[in-house]
Amino acid sequence: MPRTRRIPVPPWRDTPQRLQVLRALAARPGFSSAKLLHARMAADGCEVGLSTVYRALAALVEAGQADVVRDDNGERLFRHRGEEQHQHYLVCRHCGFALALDTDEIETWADRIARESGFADVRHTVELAGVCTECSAGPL
Amino acid sequence: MPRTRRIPVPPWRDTPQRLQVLRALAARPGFSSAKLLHARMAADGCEVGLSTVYRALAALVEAGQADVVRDDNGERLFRHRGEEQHQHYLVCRHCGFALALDTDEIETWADRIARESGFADVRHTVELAGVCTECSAGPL
DNA sequence: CAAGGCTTGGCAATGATTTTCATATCAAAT
DNA sequence: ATTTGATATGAAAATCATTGCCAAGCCTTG
Repeated sequence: MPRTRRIPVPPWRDTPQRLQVLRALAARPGFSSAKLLHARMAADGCEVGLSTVYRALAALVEAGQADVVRDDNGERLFRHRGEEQHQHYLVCRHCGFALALDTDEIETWADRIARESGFADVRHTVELAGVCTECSAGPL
Repeated sequence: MPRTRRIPVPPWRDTPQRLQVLRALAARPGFSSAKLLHARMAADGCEVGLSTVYRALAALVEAGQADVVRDDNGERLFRHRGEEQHQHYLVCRHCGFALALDTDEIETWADRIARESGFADVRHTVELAGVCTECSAGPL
């Protein structure tokens, strides 16, 4: 019983803005930057402050409803997390085509490392990038 | 999403500043931020501009003499790379302490993916980050 | 010595993210 | 319905790591 303790997540009020952010995020297939989401929402006619987008995204991440990674420029990219667990991809450096990978091995490995190291809250990032067959074949 | 890659390396002049940066980096056990290195060098009496520290670190990374990861704040942490090969680490998000990992499994896995996918020039990034035992015990 | 090129370092500029703060909104109590 | 206390919003300002700029310094070669 004493397993349930839900304090960390501060009050949460369902506001139209937060729903908008969630919808915008869910509507995107891959990872998107806050900036991009903000722009896209604006384009769709819903005016939401950039600060609010950031706050909503932070809350979503906190609540485990979104994943976040960093791109090469240190920018944060967010992705809605459905019921599927996180996934890794092999991305084409040239055209952006992404191939979903079977990552059981990696997950198991990462879990073991986390356990054996004694570190807390271990999270991992695995990124594979190459040039897909089409891009390496065709000119351009 | 433009890729960022520049840094002309051709001419490389060994300057005292660059050597200082390299020494400072090599002197640290784990990953360190540019800011920290700069401060530590200053404390050791060698005045080197922050810009120079950044440039030297970029050059070292480019030359494969240093590894770089990102902490939770998007800050870049650098680590000197000795003669050891490509290596992955479990980094403490809080103090930067890094634990070298046995990554045979990952390497094998990545190689297999590269082979099976047909992608060319596949490179990978694996980052594990958590909070080390000391930091999770201490304050915060 | 002179010219040209690589370096340096202080400072301005960037750009993402956060904070501030006055205002708006909600939920429950009155 | 009105008050009240707490939370949310957004525009602008603040932060902060990192990079760009550029005049001045240092080397190397002619």
